[in-house]
Amino acid sequence: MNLKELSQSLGLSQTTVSRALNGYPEVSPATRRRVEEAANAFNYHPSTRAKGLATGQALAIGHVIPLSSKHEMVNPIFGDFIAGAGETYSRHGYEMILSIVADADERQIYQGLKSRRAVDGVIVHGPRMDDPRIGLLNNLGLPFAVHGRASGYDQPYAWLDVNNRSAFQRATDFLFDLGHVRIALINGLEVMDFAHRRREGYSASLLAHNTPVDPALMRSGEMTEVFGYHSTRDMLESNNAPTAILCSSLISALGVRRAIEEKGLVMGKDVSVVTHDDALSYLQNGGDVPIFTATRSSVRDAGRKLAEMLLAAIADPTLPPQQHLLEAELMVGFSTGPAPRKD
Amino acid sequence: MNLKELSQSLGLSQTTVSRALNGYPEVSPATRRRVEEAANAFNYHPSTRAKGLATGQALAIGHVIPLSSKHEMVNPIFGDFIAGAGETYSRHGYEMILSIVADADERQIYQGLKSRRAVDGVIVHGPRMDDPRIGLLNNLGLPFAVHGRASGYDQPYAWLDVNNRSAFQRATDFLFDLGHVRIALINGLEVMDFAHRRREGYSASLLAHNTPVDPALMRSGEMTEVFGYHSTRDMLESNNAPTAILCSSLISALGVRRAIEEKGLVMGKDVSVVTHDDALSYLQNGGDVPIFTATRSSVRDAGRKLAEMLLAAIADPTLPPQQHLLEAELMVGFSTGPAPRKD
DNA sequence: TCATCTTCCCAAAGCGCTTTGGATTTCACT
DNA sequence: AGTGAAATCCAAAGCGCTTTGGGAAGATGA
Repeated sequence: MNLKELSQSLGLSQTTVSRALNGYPEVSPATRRRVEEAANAFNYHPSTRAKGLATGQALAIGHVIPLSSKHEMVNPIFGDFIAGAGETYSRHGYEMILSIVADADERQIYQGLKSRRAVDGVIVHGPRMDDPRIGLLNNLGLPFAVHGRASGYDQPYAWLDVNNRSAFQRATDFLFDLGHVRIALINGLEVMDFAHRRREGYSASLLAHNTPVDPALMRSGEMTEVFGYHSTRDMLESNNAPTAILCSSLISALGVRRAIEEKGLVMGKDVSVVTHDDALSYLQNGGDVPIFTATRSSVRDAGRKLAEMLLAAIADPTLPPQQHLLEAELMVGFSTGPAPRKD
Repeated sequence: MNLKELSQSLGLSQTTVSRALNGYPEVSPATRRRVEEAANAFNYHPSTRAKGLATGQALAIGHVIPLSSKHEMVNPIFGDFIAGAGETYSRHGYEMILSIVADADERQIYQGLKSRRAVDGVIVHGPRMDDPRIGLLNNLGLPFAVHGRASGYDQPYAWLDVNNRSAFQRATDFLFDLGHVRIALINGLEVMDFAHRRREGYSASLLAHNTPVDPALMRSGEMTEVFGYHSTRDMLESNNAPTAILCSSLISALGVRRAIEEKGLVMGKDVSVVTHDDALSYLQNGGDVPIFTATRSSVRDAGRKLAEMLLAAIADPTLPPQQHLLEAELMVGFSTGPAPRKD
């Protein structure tokens, strides 16, 4: 069923039917009702393609997921973020189109999306330090919004980010307050902007507490369970082991816990752990009282909000780019406690 | 830059340029070269929208992700599956469009996708027992392929599935061979088809070994870490605790391990564990030698293959629906060992 | 040399929608 | 009754592409 057939069956012109369906005023209430009922009865939906051609809009948002060619990692965060964004899109009648793409091709992909007029805007995932994509997109003139930020690029652009720096500074402060001094950081890859900022927060707190930054207490890598485990085991075996560990991901934190327990130590007593928690739906941090003390910020919420921001920017391109900094909550769980006294 | 402009700048008709670019034979090699170079220089890409309108193809595949309204779970598998499928799509010039959708709206979504001619086919995720979507799609006449199967629907349709039944039967057999008799199953939600089949495999092995099925040894739920932990703790506290546990997800298996170790037991010695491992990129099961003995099958591969199948079906609709049953490998790791002797 | 194929290219129609620029009817008001 | 405005509706153009149905030139064979 297409417009032509529908309008013929109603004895009206395509113009009138189109207008009736799109809420234009030049059509009588009675006719509009009649049209709407028929459209419903025939289960008529306008072709996105044709509509897009006629209006010049795509009614679609692109998500470009970089798949670093070296480490074929899909970000575990991704599913929840997408779920949040998807909600927003369907509420606004937009579609989400996804491109999984090797790092190298990204430039082409953006240009392709733009010149094929496939999307009205894009979401940028996983920004790195000095990420070249942002400059590229600004030049392309394709509306975009970034999940995170890219240190080193100073033109304004739309982003939404967790305040990673303050979250990790606060978490470190919290551990200092508990009496810990040797505090380790098990971080994500520090080319990633978020990981860089977390380290800054950590370092700032150390500095504020007159504690030297000890490279032996810092790890950076792909945030798997095994990575958390190995890092922790290594550090606990040194003769100057940490009494507290800051961890960038709940998945790695599971490995951290394993290493601690394997050594016969008790988490929250012998070694305290604070982790960042993205509130992923399939990885809940315990029940009402969290297992891990955590800096918490819902990635799904972030998806929802960032999508709103992008749609708003598309609706009114004259608006200055929005920026949103979310503060993570510090939730105290069972994994932290006072620093053990030296006997 | 559009076709018209490009052809004008070349002094050719749109017809010729279009044909040159699409590999039709009615154009001289010299002209084709000239056209291709110009297209490249101007970074010309045909509008997907217009192309789709003209050809009647969408050049897009829809993925509809059900988000059960009760438990707002995003399947952790999802990211990796999508990554695999995305690879295939971009290789074939297709786009992937994603709809995150509450269970109730699914029917509408499929009809909408069909009548808006937004996609050439869809992938069905997370089939449940007697899943109504399959019948619906067969009636709609929208090409589709299912990741998994739906017991209870007996018309032929295209699917790709891991042989969950044989995998879990084999894993259970393996534990029997090691001398275990009290073998527990920590399964996913058994409305999900895959979980149902896994239980069948488990039960079949018990039956073959003349061992009664004990409901006290079976758990079914959302496969989180905490679920694995609680289930295991409960069972280990009973006076007739299992000596081996079969687990449906690596995430839950982490919780299983935690419960075992918390009780002062050693995994692989006091309690053996076999888990299913979807080979998720962010959740690796150890290094060369896996930590967990596991039935292993890559979800990303599944994505790749299922996408191929769907594209093939779209390319030639007369083909009978393909079915693919993947066998999981049983990888022996450190988490299994002979049953402890009763002292 | 003329008729007949090939080869290479083009004009125009059509995909399903929106939107512009009227045309017709109705109505209120002089 | 006559007039202008308001209310409804419509025909046709246009979005950017593919594809049908030729047509002009050059190559081939008798």
